[in-house]
Amino acid sequence: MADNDVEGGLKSVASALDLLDCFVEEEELGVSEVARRLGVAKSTAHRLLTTLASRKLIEQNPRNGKYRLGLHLFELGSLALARVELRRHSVLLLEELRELSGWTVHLSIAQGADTLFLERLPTLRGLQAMEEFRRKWPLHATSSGKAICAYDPEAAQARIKAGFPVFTAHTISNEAQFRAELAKVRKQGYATASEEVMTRLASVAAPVLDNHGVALAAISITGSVMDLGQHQDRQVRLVTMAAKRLSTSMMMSAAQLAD
Amino acid sequence: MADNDVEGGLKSVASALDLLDCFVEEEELGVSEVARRLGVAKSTAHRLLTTLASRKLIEQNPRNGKYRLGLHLFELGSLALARVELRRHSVLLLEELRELSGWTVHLSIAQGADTLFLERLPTLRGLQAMEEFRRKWPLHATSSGKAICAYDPEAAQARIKAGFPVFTAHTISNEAQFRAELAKVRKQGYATASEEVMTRLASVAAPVLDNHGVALAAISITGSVMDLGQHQDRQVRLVTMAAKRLSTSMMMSAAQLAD
DNA sequence: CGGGTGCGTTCCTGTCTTCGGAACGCAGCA
DNA sequence: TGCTGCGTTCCGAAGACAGGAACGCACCCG
Repeated sequence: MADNDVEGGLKSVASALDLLDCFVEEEELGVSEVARRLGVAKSTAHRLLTTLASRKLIEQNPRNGKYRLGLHLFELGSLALARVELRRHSVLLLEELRELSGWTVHLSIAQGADTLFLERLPTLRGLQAMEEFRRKWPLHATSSGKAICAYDPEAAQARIKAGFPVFTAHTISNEAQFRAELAKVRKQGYATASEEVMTRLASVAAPVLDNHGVALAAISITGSVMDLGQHQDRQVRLVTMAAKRLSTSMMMSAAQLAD
Repeated sequence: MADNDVEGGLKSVASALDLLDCFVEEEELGVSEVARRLGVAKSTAHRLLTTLASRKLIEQNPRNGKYRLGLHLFELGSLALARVELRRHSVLLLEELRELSGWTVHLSIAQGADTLFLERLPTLRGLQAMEEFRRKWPLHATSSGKAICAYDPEAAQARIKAGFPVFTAHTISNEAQFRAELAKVRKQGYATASEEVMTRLASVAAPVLDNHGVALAAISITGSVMDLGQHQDRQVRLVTMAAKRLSTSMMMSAAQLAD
């Protein structure tokens, strides 16, 4: 029931896409449940599901007749990712960072008011607790998100507008706190987060900037709070250096394109 | 122009999904080009693209007005993958296999007449040459594909029907050769491929079987042809063992579900 | 057993969505 | 300056699509 119609959009296609989004929260849904969520008749939901299933964007579980996301989405999604320029420039660099830091490495961008993790190179030390890895978190809850917001007013504004849901006792929970944190990040040149999204987890992030000084992305490393204390200086140095290298690498390729 | 209409399907939604598939082959396409490929009017293509873009399944490049796959596809695709049961049971096991074998590890399933790589744990030794990693290859060209076909007549049939495109001098190129190879795989219990999709690359694969002895997936490792000669026996043993372990793990969870 | 309730699926009919064609403004090019 | 391609917008006619009702099927519970 959101803004179901964009100017010049197709209603049935829009419904089909909204239908896909229903499966973000729920792993499996039946026809009736989907119809309820979309606010359409059961027959309509059934038609949509059938069509999506014919292209494998949705698959039907023969066990119980319910539907779930299809693997063709995985195929298309992998392509979308593989074609992101940031990723192309960063793979080796991130691998090196994992090696040196010993922590789990992330590459992330802002997507609306959220942090979207594009890449994740896990290590056992960083993996713990994060078993069910989520690709999307609110920008204010992750070190990556804070690093991006500090250098991208648009992203920061989007998060302010969307509010500040709380995950742990340490999560940023209001605008004033958020703005203060961003100022601190700008002063330091990097962002940290300790148990802000999950207890026992700590992370350090640095922004990847374009030639206007606006954040394109962030590189972060995640480990346990206990490990952070001992090696903080070194970890910060590693992350900032990696982000700087990626920044210049992106700028050089942008300059080439401009020719 | 394929089977654009499924029984009970929505035409405009089907077009939208076919539109997405246009971007499998091409990274960027303009409105006119898309219209040409779909066989629809330019205005129709524009409407479809606008609607898809409103949900970020498609993104427009502000540089040149052309369109490309959007990152929301990556989000949905990641979810689809994360929910595949096979994957859940295999992650640790695959990591161990990478450690022990020193080669790049893949988990793959059959999708129509193709091998679809669900998981890939790269190593430097296995990575070389495969820079631009493709998620989908014809079943007859990969060791994984052959391991699956040997224990899944349906997949084998799909490949026979689709024909045998050739990639190198060693690629299987006709049905007789294919059937002979599958017989050999069944006799051995594992499959190999040497320079069948790319020169210098060799791989070993073993099938993951359900309780009827039909292949659900395959586990494979990939390295250079040179390395294979020395350690073949050991590599074969590692892969077969990993696949067996995954098989029993899947069977046990299936048995639980049946209760 | 038998009625009740949920499910996924199917059919039909009226209406509102969607389609193609034509025209626009804008580049780049000769 | 005219040509040709692009992405975008507008419109009216044609027909695809939405909703509602009904079906067959499991399941549950009295």
